[in-house]
Parts: sequence; structure tokens; C-alpha cells
Amino acid sequence: MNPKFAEVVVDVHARDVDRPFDYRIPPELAARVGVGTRLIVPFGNRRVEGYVVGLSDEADVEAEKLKEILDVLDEQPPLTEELVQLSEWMSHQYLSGKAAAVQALLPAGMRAKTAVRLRLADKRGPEAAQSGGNEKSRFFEKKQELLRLLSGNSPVYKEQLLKERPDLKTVVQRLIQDGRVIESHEITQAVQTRYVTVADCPLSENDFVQAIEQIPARAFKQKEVLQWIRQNGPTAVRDVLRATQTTYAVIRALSNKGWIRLEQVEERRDPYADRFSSELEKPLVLTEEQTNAFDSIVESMRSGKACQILLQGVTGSGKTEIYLQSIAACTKQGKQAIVLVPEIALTPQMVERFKLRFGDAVAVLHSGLSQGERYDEWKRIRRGEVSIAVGARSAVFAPFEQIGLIVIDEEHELSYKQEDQPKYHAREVAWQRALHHSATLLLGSATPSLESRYAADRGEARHIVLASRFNKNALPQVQIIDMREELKAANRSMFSRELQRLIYDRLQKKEQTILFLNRRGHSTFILCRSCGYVARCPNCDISLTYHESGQFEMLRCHYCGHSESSVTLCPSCSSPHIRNFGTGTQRVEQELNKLFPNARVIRMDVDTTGKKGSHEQLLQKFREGQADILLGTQMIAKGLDFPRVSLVGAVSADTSLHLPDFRSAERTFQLLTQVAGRAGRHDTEGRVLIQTYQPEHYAIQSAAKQDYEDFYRQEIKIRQMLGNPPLCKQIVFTAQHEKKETAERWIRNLEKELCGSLRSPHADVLPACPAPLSKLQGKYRYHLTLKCSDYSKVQPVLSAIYPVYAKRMKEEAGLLTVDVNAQIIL
DNA sequence: TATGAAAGGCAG
DNA sequence: TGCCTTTCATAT
Repeated sequence: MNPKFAEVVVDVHARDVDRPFDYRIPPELAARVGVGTRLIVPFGNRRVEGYVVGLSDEADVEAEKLKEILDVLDEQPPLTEELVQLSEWMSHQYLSGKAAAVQALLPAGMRAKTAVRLRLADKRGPEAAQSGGNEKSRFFEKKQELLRLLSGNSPVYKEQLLKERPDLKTVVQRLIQDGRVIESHEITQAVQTRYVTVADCPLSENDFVQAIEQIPARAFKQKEVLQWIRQNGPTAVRDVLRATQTTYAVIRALSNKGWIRLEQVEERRDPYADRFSSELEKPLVLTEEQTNAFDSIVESMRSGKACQILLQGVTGSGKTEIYLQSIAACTKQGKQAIVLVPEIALTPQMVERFKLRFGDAVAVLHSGLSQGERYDEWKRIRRGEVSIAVGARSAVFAPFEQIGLIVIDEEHELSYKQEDQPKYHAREVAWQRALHHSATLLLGSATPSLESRYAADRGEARHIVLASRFNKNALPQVQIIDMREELKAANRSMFSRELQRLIYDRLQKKEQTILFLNRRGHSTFILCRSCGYVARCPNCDISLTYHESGQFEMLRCHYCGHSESSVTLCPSCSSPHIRNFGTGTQRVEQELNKLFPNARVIRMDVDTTGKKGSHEQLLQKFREGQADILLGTQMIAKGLDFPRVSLVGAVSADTSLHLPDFRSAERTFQLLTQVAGRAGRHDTEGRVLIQTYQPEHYAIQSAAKQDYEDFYRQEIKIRQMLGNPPLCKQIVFTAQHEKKETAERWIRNLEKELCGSLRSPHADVLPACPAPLSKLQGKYRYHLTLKCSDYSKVQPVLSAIYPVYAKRMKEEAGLLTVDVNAQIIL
């Protein structure tokens, strides 16, 4: 017997309805309804999309409340049972809504909307003025207008119409009542399956020969086309036309005679069609070190247990080749593999490596694709047409059914954390999936996150280290420059004497230089030296950054986009001694132009890479040697390979060290190590200079030595001392409100409540305080941080308390959010 | 979140 | 009274 009821999570984002609802399954849909089915259900007085999360034979509501499923949306349920469970785990883990958790797993653009379409009951259209025409002339006119609108060819939707013409509301209602206008519900979805017309010749050999003979001599095109189709088999009509240089008329004629059959066939939008040769590349020969790593991975995949492996190897140690061969081993076992790559690294070159090795067995998912392409790639995964999915964060949800391996490359990258609800971390989700599939989770990085490295320490992950560089090049020579000494030596430039000398030297030798500075704009702030005034953003609690764009001198806020023109007199005391301080990329560029007028400089930051694809373009330009110096923010740290670079300079290594975030040392170390890795990747000997005012800091010292272990030992000690992650889980609540007092009041209320309910030794509620960014876009922000060693004990309390407070705060036009395992604390 | 019904406000 | 806006409850 089929189950009678479906438990459905509806696409309505409100706390009150964030639970499954029971619906009757009509017999004619029974075959298509299962866990994971996406459907349309009546909800209140509208129709909404819903997701089946369970089936049952009993409904726990009164019979008169029960309603019936209206329609099933997809041929194949978009979610597997595992993914439905995963969405439940996510909404639980990250305290997000159930509907939001389900939607995070589905490709963007799949979400259906229902709209009410208005139609005329008959084709009469507007009427001539009636004899008793002065009944209510305004009403009559509106009625005529509506009828005219509806008798046109373009569809009219109720919601849209009433938004544009609220005055027609009464008339619409009246005509619906009278039965002259009918409402019909339509389902629309951003992505649609695309179809093409395919022509095929269904004739038997005999009939075909006869047909050819029958064709009169002047219909030579028909003959040609028919023969072509016969020879080439079923082909899209558009391709037939192109190949035979004809028009649709010929196809129609052949079709009318019944000699060819036309059929609508689903078409795949292939983002990489014809981009790569069909010839697959052979695996490379592994070094001994790589072979050992590979063997361990294969062994763990064979073990039939979920395993976590941390593969630590410097840039150029050949991690990617290990991934590729492990994936091959995985698919050979009949299982599927997911590869996650940071969004910014998902370049055509990266995709190419996978496509060259595995061809059409790879589906690629990333934000550069159109929604349609993404949807089609996703469908290939869901249908089991591919066995490998490569993509950014959200590819972790690839709907495979037998996963053997999940690879997360550059696992320490921040982009694996989703910043809006549900605020999941791909690494955590991946592990959850690995547990379900008894799969291997392979984390790769040159500078692992403290979380992953610590997991290895505790024996939760196997730790494999690749010590040598694949191409046997020595690591670049790194030198720390103490900028305090420069100042003492009366060098007030942002470039140390050594850096200037080396840049000059590289220019002479026609070698390339990369300069890294983690701050865009021209200067970081402007300050009046008479009264101490600093220009601040009116919406955010942050100083404004000075930018020069053309002739305009602007002050900009990097958080909300506010901009105003700069000043020459202090607005506070009218003193002329107001000027800019601090260094941004723009200023470095100017200084470079002054010091090295002949050097060609490319600047890369948010301001110069605004347009889509310009990022890739600038890197390409540099790679091709069209510039001598590449200057940029952290986005240049991840460019792939620059053979001609022999000098890398971190202009101001301290900038990221002073952020009010316990991970700032980790970030700084990772960045500097990564940047240093850009130098001397080939035969040129690389030099790296790190300029700093804090040369003794362990993050800088370890980065200079390129010694991860050294950094890890010191950092983990500090984390242990302060009880910070990875030794605990950190949960950050943020209250935001236009009024400072309201935000503060709510965070205090929450603090009191949590302190009262969480007395256990598992949790530690830190005092509520203003967020480091205490005002953002006009909203005051307060933080409440919770540290706990055992989240499972804390979670039930939070899921009971948090929604209540979030709702109350919303009622006061505020916002209360929660971030479990927050990665950036600002 | 989105809806309709109820309640309240105001012009005529 | 009719027509508008605001408020409120509610969803299987």
C-alpha cells in the first residue's frame, strides 16, 4: 500500500510555519511522490512550493484541515533521502529555517513561484456604453479598461497588475465574482529545461531507396538533406540546416511526406562545449612521496569507513595530481567524487585539468555559469550521467548517491563558509556526507586551518605531509625587513631600501615582481593634525578611505559604499593641516610610478576588477609579460602560476595582524605563506621580502621560514590558553538595530536568558559587547559570543531560545542573527 | 512570507 | 456610507 500522507516543508520563510505539514497524496500522484519530491501544495489561500521530507499513513491534524497535493514538479525528485536528512541536519546545526536549508541544496533558479493569471471567461472583451450608461461611470470606465487589458495577447498576472494599478482592485474582484474573469494558477521557474527539434529518418532501407527515387530532380535539396540525415542519424534540425545549407522549408517538406520524423528532445546547455579536445590526458607519474599519499587515500577509500585525511603540501608539491588519481581510483570502484575548489581558483585552467583527464564524466558547478547551464550540469549529476562534480562551496551538495571521495582543495579558505542563511561550512557539511556514505574526505592545503590540523593531532584525521616541491625547486629565499630600521635611517618611503634595490634589479633583468598589500584605496584615513578630526562614515563606525579617481578626490566607506568628496580644510576646526595617512594600493601605485617611471604596473583590487572576467584578464596580461609589476590585495595571492616572477614583496605585512579577531595571526600567516609561494616557481631564483613593523611576531617569523609546524605549535598554544576554536565551538549572536539602545537591550536580554539556561560546564557565555564594526549601514551592532566544548548539549537550548528572540527583535524592526562557527568576527 | 478579514480613519 | 490604510491572525 502506498502511504497516504506526505510531510511537506513549505517554501514560506516564517518561523511560525517552519515545520512539516501533512498533505493527502491523491492516488494519481502516488507513484511520483516520495521523500525528496518537490511539489505544489495549497497553503492558506495560496499555492506554494513544498518539499516532501517524510511519508506516513496517519496525519496528525483534523480531517477537515487536511488538503491535497496539487502537483508534482519534477520527473525525478531533486533530493535524495540523504539530502533531505542533510537539510534537517543543517537547519538543526546552524539554527536556520527548514525551507532555507532545503533550498541551499538545490540549484539556484529552480525555486518555483506560483502566480495567479487573469483571463476573460469569454472573448467578448469591452462593451459598448450601455443605454443606462450613467450607473456609475467611473466604475464602468475601469471595467472597460480591465476588459481591454485582458483581451490583449500578453498574459496578465493579478499580483503584477494590482501593483501597477491598485485602483483596479475592486473591479477585478467584482468581475471575478460575476464570473466574467477567471483566475488560473500558473507555476513559473527561472530555469527551464531546454529542448531542440531533432530530425531522424525512420524509414526501412527499402523505403528509403524508394523515397530517394521518388524525389523529383528539381527537389535536389530534399534529396541531399534526406541522405544527410540518413547518414548522420538523429541530428538537431539547426545542425542539419547548417551542414546542408538549407532552410526549414526543406525539413517541413520531408516531414510532411513522412520521410523524416521530428522530435522534441531535451538539450544540455554545456558551458564547456568544444572547449576541450576529446582526447583524454594520461595520468602523470607520481613521485615516491606522492605515491605514498595516493596509496593511503586509496586504502582509506577501500576501508568502507568514513575517514578524514589532511593532505598538507606546499604549493607545487603536486596535490592536484594526487586528487586526480584518487578520483580515478574512486570512480573505478563505481563511486562518485566531489571536488571543492575556492570560487576564485575555479578558473578555466583549473577546470581544464579535470576535463582533460575525465572528459564528459565531469560536471562543473560555479557562479560563472548561467542559471540554465548550472541547472543542466546539476541534472547530469542527479541522473547519474557523470561521476565527478567540480565546483565551489555549494557543489558539496552534488546529488550523488554513492560518494566515495570528497576533496576540498585549499581547505583553509574562507570562501567555504556561507555567509547567509544557513551559514554552513562546506567542510562540516562534507564530513556529514562522508559519514553517511562511508566516504573519504580529503582536505588539501599548504597552510591548513587550525581546525583541520588539530583534528589530525587528535587522531580524527590522518595527516599526510608532502615535503618536497614537485619540480624540485628550492623554496624562495625569504627576508624580513624591519621597517622601524628604515625609519631610523631616514627612509620614509613605503618601500625599504632593499625592496627598492631589488625592484630596480628585476626591472633591469626583465623579470617580474609581485607586490602585495592588503588594503585598497589610496590612504586609509584622513586626519586633521590640528584638532585630531578623522573623517568617518556617517552610516558605519569606520573611518573613510581616501581614493583618487581621475581628478576627483573622494572619501569612501569600504563597508557600505558611501562616498563624499574630500576636503582641504578640516570640517571641524577649519585648519588646513588635514591630510591622508596610511597606505593603500592606489598610493603604492603612484609611488611606484614616481620611483620607476618606466615600469609597467598592473593594479588589482576590488576597484580595478569590478567587471566580470576582468580579474582573469589582468592576471592573463601579467602572465604574458605585458607588465613588470603586479600590485594587488589578497586576490593576487591565488593566481596560478607566474613563471617569470622572481621577486615578491609584502609591503605591509602587519595590516592583517591587528584585526580584532582571534584568527588574525592565522590569516596573516596563510596570506604571507601563499604570497611567498608566488616567487620562483620555475628556474628563476625567487626572493621574497616581508616588510613589517613587528618582525618578531611569530606569524611573520614562521611565514618567513615557510614553517607551518612552527606556526601551528605557537598558535595552538594560544588558542588553548584562551579556550578559542578549534578547542571549542564558538557561536556568535549579532543584534542590529537603528537605535543603539534597542540593539543593546536585546543583546543583554539574550545574554541574561542564555546565562540562565546554560549553567553547564560545557558552555561559556562571554559578556555582550559592541561588535568590532559597531555600526554598519546605519545599524548599531552588538555581539554575544558563546563558547562551548559540547555543542550537542547547547544546541537544544539555542534552538528553543534563539527563534523566540529573533522574532521579538524583528517585531521591533531589528535583526538578530546567529553564526555557528563564525569565521569572520566583525 | 503573503494573504484576507477586521478595525479604524476620513471625505462626502 | 463607501473607500482607503493599518493591523492582525493564520497557514496541513
